[in-house]
Amino acid sequence: MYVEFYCLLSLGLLLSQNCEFSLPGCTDGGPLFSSKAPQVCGVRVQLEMQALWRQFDQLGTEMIVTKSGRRMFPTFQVKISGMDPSAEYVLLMDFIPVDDKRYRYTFHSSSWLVAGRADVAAPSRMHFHPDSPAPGSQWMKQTVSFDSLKLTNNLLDDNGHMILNSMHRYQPRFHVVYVDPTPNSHLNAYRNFCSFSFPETRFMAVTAYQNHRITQLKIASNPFAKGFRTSDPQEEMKDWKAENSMNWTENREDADYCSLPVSLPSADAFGCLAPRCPGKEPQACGQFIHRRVINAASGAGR
Amino acid sequence: MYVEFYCLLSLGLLLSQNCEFSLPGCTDGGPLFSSKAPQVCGVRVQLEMQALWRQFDQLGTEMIVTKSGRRMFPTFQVKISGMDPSAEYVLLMDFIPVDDKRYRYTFHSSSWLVAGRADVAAPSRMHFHPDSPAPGSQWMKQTVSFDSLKLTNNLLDDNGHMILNSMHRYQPRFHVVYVDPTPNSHLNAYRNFCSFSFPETRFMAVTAYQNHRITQLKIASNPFAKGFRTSDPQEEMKDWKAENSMNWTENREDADYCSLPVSLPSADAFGCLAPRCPGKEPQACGQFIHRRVINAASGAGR
DNA sequence: CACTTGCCACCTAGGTGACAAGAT
DNA sequence: ATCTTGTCACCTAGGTGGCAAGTG
Repeated sequence: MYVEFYCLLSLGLLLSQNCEFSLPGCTDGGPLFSSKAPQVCGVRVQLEMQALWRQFDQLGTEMIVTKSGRRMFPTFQVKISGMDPSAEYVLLMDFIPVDDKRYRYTFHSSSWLVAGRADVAAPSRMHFHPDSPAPGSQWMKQTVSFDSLKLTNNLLDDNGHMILNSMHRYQPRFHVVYVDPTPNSHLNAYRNFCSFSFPETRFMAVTAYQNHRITQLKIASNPFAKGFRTSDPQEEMKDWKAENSMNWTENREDADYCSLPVSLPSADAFGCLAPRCPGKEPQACGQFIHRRVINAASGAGR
Repeated sequence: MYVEFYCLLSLGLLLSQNCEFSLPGCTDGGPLFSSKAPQVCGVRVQLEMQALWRQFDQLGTEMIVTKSGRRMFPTFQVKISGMDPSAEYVLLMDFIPVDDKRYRYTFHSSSWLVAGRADVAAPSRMHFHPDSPAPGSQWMKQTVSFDSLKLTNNLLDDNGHMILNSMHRYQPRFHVVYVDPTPNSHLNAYRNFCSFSFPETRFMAVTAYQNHRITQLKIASNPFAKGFRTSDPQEEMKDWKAENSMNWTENREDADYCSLPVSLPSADAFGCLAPRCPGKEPQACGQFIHRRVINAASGAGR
């Protein structure tokens, strides 16, 4: 789907790139949320496949980047509640560097080491969910999946993929933007969105897997890698976990939902994050963002 | 993609179901078009794969309908010009019975015979192009393809597929609707759309192919049926034609475009068709069409 | 040595008509 | 006899990590 957004995401959408990731941000119902529009202030987001994400995170998640673009696994998927059912929303993602470091992997110690300062930052892009814009009722009806999002290391990519530097670490970020139909809505655009970061979705961008245990977990849990599976009892257990992780995760999350802090995302509105990055001014992403979004899944040729 | 259209297609969108198909309708620039809005009065639509459509039409096109839904082949695809690049449009299709007859195929004479009056009409549905709504610039940028459209004979279908009666003949119809942002736009909604019918896209709905030559042409030209191809020289010629039909068709159409009447669609605005159906009142499709469109490709479970 | 690229076999997911069996 | 349904082998299209070769 092609969508053009003019002035939807104006002044208020400030990108806090290159900031040390910090959590949690503003807590729900806290005083910092009082400045948010009613259409976004009650929005709750729940990460799907959270247990699988955590399995990867414990090993140190790696995501392949290729010239032509590679999907993420696990896929970033969320369940959303608390939207105004009749209000229109745009949903999007971006990726911010966790730090300004470059890493390398040492096989003999099976660990990541700092290998210097970060390379020059890759062009910052945002990935609009292809169903955007849509009313809150649609977004809340079922899981919202970013399975069409692809990662690339090609700085000149023109397929709308997310450009990342290999051997750098990133934090996915999820944004809910209320499409304010009132005139001059850009004047208080900062009120019309909220953002969410799930720490367990951090990952290292790589061109080839470094940690063999990550490879094995990918093979065990990604259906498209089934060709590489062996039939060890242990492996079959992993298969089972992966294939049942949806229900498995939901059972856990039903209990945790909105109760344990660890299962809550850090709702870092940009305006909230900014003070946490002293000495680093958040960058305004253009006065007005005139962006023609190309759905990666559609491809440029379609 | 899920889209809700409220009041977009109000009073003016009258369906002239069960009318004898007639062509041409209002010709471009004719006096009947003077009442159309400027956003739609200049719209031109060109059928893609026209040569292939005509090959099928000469044999008597058949389209399979199944309980779970079957795609059309050839796919209904068009190139559009003459839109207002910055105006928003909704594109959609529907299917009208060519007549009120039921048919049967006689294998010994290889022809279709009338087998009585039509069965009770299947529930009338419209298929919104999943990219709707989008600005004219997007629609005109490349071929618009209805490849996610599926045909079914299941009267109780809840997947949003087009419901047709088997052994009945249908004419696909294509509608361009300008999304008028002005208040009370429904009062003159009839001005904000135009419709196109390509006679060579008529077909008989069937649950199994009747005419063996249709089967052979499907096998020869549909990539998904490659498994049934033989390697006769004659067959290979058909393969070549099919695989090159895109360029082959375009070359023809470039010459014909807006010059020969046969390559022009009959631009039958509903208001124009109505007088051609004496004794059959066009049906108003609800005062306001509150329709939740489910893209067939996404499926209900997504 | 550290990292990247291109190609490959092997999957998932789903679109074909053939065909046998079922329905009326 | 006529028409429909479900299953099947065989495709297209594209997402996997392995691996050899390439780059610096």
